[in-house]
Formats: sequence, structure tokens, C-alpha cells
Amino acid sequence: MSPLSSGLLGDLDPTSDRAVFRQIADQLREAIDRGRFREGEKLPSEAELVDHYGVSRMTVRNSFSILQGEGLVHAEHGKGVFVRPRPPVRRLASDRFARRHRDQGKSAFIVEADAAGSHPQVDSLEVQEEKASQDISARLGSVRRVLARRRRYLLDGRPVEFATSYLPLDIARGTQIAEPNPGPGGIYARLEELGHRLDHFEEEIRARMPSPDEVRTLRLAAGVPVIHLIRTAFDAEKRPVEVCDTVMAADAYVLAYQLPAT
Amino acid sequence: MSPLSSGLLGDLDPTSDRAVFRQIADQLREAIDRGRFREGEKLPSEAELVDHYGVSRMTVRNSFSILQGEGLVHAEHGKGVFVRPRPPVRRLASDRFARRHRDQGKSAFIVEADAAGSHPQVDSLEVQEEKASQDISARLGSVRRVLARRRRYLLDGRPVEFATSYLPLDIARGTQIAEPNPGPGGIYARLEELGHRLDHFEEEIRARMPSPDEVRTLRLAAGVPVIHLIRTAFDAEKRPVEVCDTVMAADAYVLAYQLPAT
DNA sequence: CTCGCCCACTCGTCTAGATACCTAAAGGAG
DNA sequence: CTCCTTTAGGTATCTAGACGAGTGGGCGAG
Repeated sequence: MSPLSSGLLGDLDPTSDRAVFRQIADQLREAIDRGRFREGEKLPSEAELVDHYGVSRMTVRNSFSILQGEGLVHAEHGKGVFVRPRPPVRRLASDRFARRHRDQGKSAFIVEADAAGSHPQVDSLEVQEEKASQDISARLGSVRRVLARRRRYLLDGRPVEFATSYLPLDIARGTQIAEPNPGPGGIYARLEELGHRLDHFEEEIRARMPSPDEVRTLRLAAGVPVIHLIRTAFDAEKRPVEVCDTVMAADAYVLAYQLPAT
Repeated sequence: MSPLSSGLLGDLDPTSDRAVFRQIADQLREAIDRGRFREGEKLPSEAELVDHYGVSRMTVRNSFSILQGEGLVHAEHGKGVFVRPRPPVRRLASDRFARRHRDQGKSAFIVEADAAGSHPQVDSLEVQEEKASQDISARLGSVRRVLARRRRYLLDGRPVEFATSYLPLDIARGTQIAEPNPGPGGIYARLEELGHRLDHFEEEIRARMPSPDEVRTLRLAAGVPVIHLIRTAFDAEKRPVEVCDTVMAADAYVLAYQLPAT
């Protein structure tokens, strides 16, 4: 028996002001919210909905495109439209850069993912000197050129984060920070060895829809925003010593912060 | 002269694998990025693009819908499609709940907005006792019922944030916290007066596409995600005394945090 | 039994209209 | 001069159909 004859979806209200494709989207959304369609489950095909509602195919596709924009479903060519499963989220705690997390050989990302039972991976590592953008230059205190360290992070094969660290050349040039592998404890450990004892970090968080580039790099589904995090590290002399620009798939992250009530 | 004859947009590449509507979207996006169309400016109409590219109207509309999903443009019925202006952002600093910001008569939101030269407004204030959701109950330490304070914040008439505070009844019932106007310094000031000296806050941040409800409440344009912030306030005895659930228009906010490097 | 082909089903793209409704400006009635 | 109507030019919605292309199962040849 077709799923549509079993009363999962209702009828249209021809007297309603609401556009037909919105009504269909509403019904599908509600069915998903109520769990009538579970995560990963296939929705009725376009043809089935065309029959059920007696509308044209473009109207049905219009409904699907609404739900895609909301990040509720995703279409797979040749297979169908599916309820988008919620991926496991990675929780970034505000103490993630504490020194006590820095004494191991592996990076925080690897350690944490291993602990969570996922398979971590770091990708497209790229280290080079380049001209600082206006924004980066301002954040680092008017430097012209910087060392840029780019890398992509994946969990179980899925890209979740793309990050670029920028450091002033007078600090990083010729050190292990300029090597692809910065060594145990990462670049923050190296910075401290170089005499830049870290004092505090400042983080700026924005959320927005991804650019086409970011969609490609993070293999983002339709309707998934990105979290854009810009972190500046300051040493004990209050000098900015690193800016890290990170773009994260928003469906893969929860950021957690602890604030004093001082 | 039509904007289209002046070379703002190129031609299609019929040999490309890329779908025609994506090529058109690419060209429009690039023109916007390069500043050929400025913020708030009107893009060529559907009819003009139909003529220019020699495609059908649905194809052009498809291109526009891509750009809308990216939050780059918005359509106004009967007027045209416009480059979406970036609204002024409100910066939330991590010390925004510090005691020194609590000694004035007005709420932090009002004071800060006034300082920024915008017209702040608080709206749809609602205070009631209700059953705690599972999540809220867990965060407050297994309470059954809570006092809920809902309100919407607007800047220059635009809704930017919708927040609900939940407090355990044994703390809030019968106090000024249960009144629509909690008095100078807000509910945190009242909590401290009631002997719950605040110790620290925990914040969880997610970003996602809005639900249709949130689109309505925050009057969100297509392609604008929301930032979902859940803050828990702890008193000196490490007891959770308030949970605040906030949904913000992502294009109106930057969150800023300062972290110790300890 | 296995491999490869075919076919049914599915979504992706595009066309060519029709009707509805919104907006703003022009023009006419009063 | 003011107010209403008209009209031109916009987007919103919907239809009906065509072709393309990915997926996976069935079936026949070997």
C-alpha cells in the first residue's frame, strides 16, 4: 500500500490564501516533526505527491525546495527525497585551549574525536607566507605579511571545519610553526616555547549561509549554515600573536562557553 | 540604456556542464561581489534577464532562488529583486552580564542600543508559570514547573531576538521576577538580592535555519540563519537558577567571548 | 551462478505559457 | 489641488510536458 493512502498526509484547502506549494510543504513538515517520517527515511516521490494532491510536478518540487532550504530534507538524484539525519555534533568547550590539554603528542581535534569514537582526519594542509588581508592585518596589529596555516578537519570522512591560522612573520618564520607538522601540543605550545606565553583568547562568532566555495569545501547540504569563528590569541604582553579564522558546518557543532559573573 | 547592454553580465557557456540557471546565478553573484550591484540596488528584472540570456522565465527565477537561499538577495513582490543590505550588527560581549553593567535603571539591551544610536524596543512580554520541558528541567536540576519570561527585542522596529527565561518556582514565585517589569538591573539583580549571588554562566551556541515560526516572529528574510543560544546561570552554590533560551537573527549579531589561556 | 544489459523509477533541468496580485507613476475627475 | 482610476511593469503561483541522467532491480546470455 502506498504511504499516501494511509493518511500520512491530508488534503489541500482550496479556500486558503496560502499557496498550494506552501500547504504541501506544511503538511510534509508536520509529518516529519511528528515523526511520521523518521530520520533518513524516504519521503513520497514527486510523482506520488502529484497524484495525491492533483497538482503539477513543479508545484511539488517547489514544496520540496522549501523544505530543503530549511535543512529538513535532502534530495538524492535517482533515489528520492529523504529526511535529513542530524549528524553527531562536536562540542567545543571554552577550556579547549587550556594548557592541560596541550601536553600530548596529538592535536586536540584528534584526541577528542578518538575519545568520541569517531575517525578524525586532517586534510589539505597548506603552510605559506602571504600578504595579510586588511582585516587580518588589523587584528594582528598592522602587519604586512603573515604565515598562513590552512587545514581542513574531517570526522568519519565528512568535512566539518576549515581553518586558517595567521601569524606575524617575525614570530613564526623559521620556526617549527612554519613546518607542516607543528609538533606536539600544536602551534600554541610552540608559541609558548618561543617566549610568547599565552594570556587570553578573543573569539568572534557569526552565523551565515555558506558561499559556494564553502559548500564545496565542507560538502554542505542545502539549508545548512556555517558558523564563522575568528579567534585572536594574545600573549602576556597583550600582543596578538595569532588569528585563527574558522568556518564550521553548523550542523556539526555546538559551542560552549563559560563566563564569570564578575 | 538597460543595465544589461552595458556589459555587467556575460553570456552563457552552452558547452559547460553547469546548469544554465547556475551559470546565471554565478554571474549575478559575481557582479554583486564585485560591487557592480550595490547594497539595496535592484537587480535586472526577470523579463530583462529572460531577454538577455534567451532562456525561459522559470530558469531565471531558479537563479534568483539560489541567490535568495544564500541570503544575497531578496525579492519584493511588485517591485523587483534587490541586493540584500547587511544590517548593522549588534555585538554581544562576553562581559555583558558583569555586575558593573547592572546598576542602571534600564536593561542592558536598551542602554546599549541607545548608545549605538538605534531605537530599541521590547515587545510581547509574557510572564507565566508552566510545565518545564524535558530539556529545561534537566538544565535546572529536575524541576517540574517553572516561571517563564518571554520577550522579543527590536532595533529600529526590526525584531532581532526572541528570548525566554526559565526560573525554578521556588526561587521566582511571588518575587518581582514574576512581574512583567523586573525592575532595575533585570532579573539577575533580583536574583542576587534574593541571596542567589551569581557565580558563572554557561552558554551553548548553535546555528541553524529558522523554523517557520521563527521566520514569522523575527521577520527573517530568506537565507538568514538563526543563532540559538542557551544560557544557564549558576549561583555561588553552583545551583542553576535560570536558563535563558534565545533565538537571534544571525545577520544582526556578532558574539564576542574572551577566554583565559589558563 | 555471474555478468551485463535493459528498464522502471527517481530527481534535475528547461520550455512556454496562463493567471493573479503588488507597486508606482501617470492621468483624469472632481 | 486632491483623490481615484488606469496602466505598465514587477514578482508569485501554477500548469503540462519534454528531455536528461543517476540508481537499482530483473532478466537473459554465457
